[in-house]
Amino acid sequence: ERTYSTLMQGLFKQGRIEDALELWKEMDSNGCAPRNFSYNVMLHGLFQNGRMEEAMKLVEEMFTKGVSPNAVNFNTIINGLCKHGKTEEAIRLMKKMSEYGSSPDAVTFTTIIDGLCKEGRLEVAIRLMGKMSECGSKPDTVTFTTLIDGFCKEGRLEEASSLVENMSRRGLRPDVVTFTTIINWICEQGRLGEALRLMEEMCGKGFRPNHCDLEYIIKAFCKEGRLEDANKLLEDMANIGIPPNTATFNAMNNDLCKARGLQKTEELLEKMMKAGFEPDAVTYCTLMDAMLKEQRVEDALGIHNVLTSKGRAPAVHTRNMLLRKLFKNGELNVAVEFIDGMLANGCIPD
RNA sequence: ACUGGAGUUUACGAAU
Repeated sequence: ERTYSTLMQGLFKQGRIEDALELWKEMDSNGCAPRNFSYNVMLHGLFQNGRMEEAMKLVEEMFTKGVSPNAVNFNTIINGLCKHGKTEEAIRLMKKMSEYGSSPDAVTFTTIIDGLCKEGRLEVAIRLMGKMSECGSKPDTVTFTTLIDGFCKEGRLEEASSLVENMSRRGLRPDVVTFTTIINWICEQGRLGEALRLMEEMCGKGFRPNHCDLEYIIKAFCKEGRLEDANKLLEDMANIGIPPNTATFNAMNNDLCKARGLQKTEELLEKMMKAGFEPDAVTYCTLMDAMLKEQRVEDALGIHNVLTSKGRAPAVHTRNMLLRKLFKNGELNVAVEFIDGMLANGCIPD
């Protein structure tokens, strides 16, 4: 069972959902009855890959097979619901946990708090944090960081910093994600100098900056047209052992597309591939978007087709981008053809 | 062995 679970987890991570499902069937037919943790791997994988209905079916199956969900299962389901915009359902489920001998823990609460924050329901989120103690739980660094991110994204700076204070009053230390959250938000405000200073402070506390910091700061530099500074930062980061990756390239690339046109981008893309970086979904999305903006619809469609034929069909969002352009240009026949092709390739429209 | 928080691309609207 452990081997199967590990394998399925790996398959889900690579987006190979059908393969994982196959393995799940095989496991069953080999007389290996899945327990909570195997169900959890499946649930998590299905939710992560947007296969909500199948996940919910699996939950029913757990019940009919007499596998009572444990706290981790509940948390996984609650997270799945939240990530699909069903926060209210998630809250209802949390209230039911006690009927099954589990009680909500910090993970449960933080998951729902995150869902509420992402919906902009910050007051409700704060109130929920206040209720954690009733369940014998208490907020941790992750809970606070979730809220800090929520308030930052809504531009509610003072409340965000009072959360930081509240956190340290409780003896909770900020971790690298907390720092990154704040650094990103300071960048967003265009206060780049402060962001860089905070990053140094973070290093001073023994945390290593990571790509979440790097890409955001790069983006901010580019926005201000400070390309040399961006390149300098890339060098500095590489020197402390954080070499650029595909996401870093993407961040630079976006600016190139917008400010300097596609030719430079294509040069950079070539350079990147020569350096051994694989373009990813974001790379292609950026590139296709830029092509569409320059009316190079054929080229964008070409990339789409190549990716699809390689079994790496772009996400719904990217496909919608193309469709929108086709409609805008009045190319209805091409659009219809495109949709047919999508369906034939098993892509589900949203 | 399985669950929660941060980063790079994409819509729309407004203004010009």
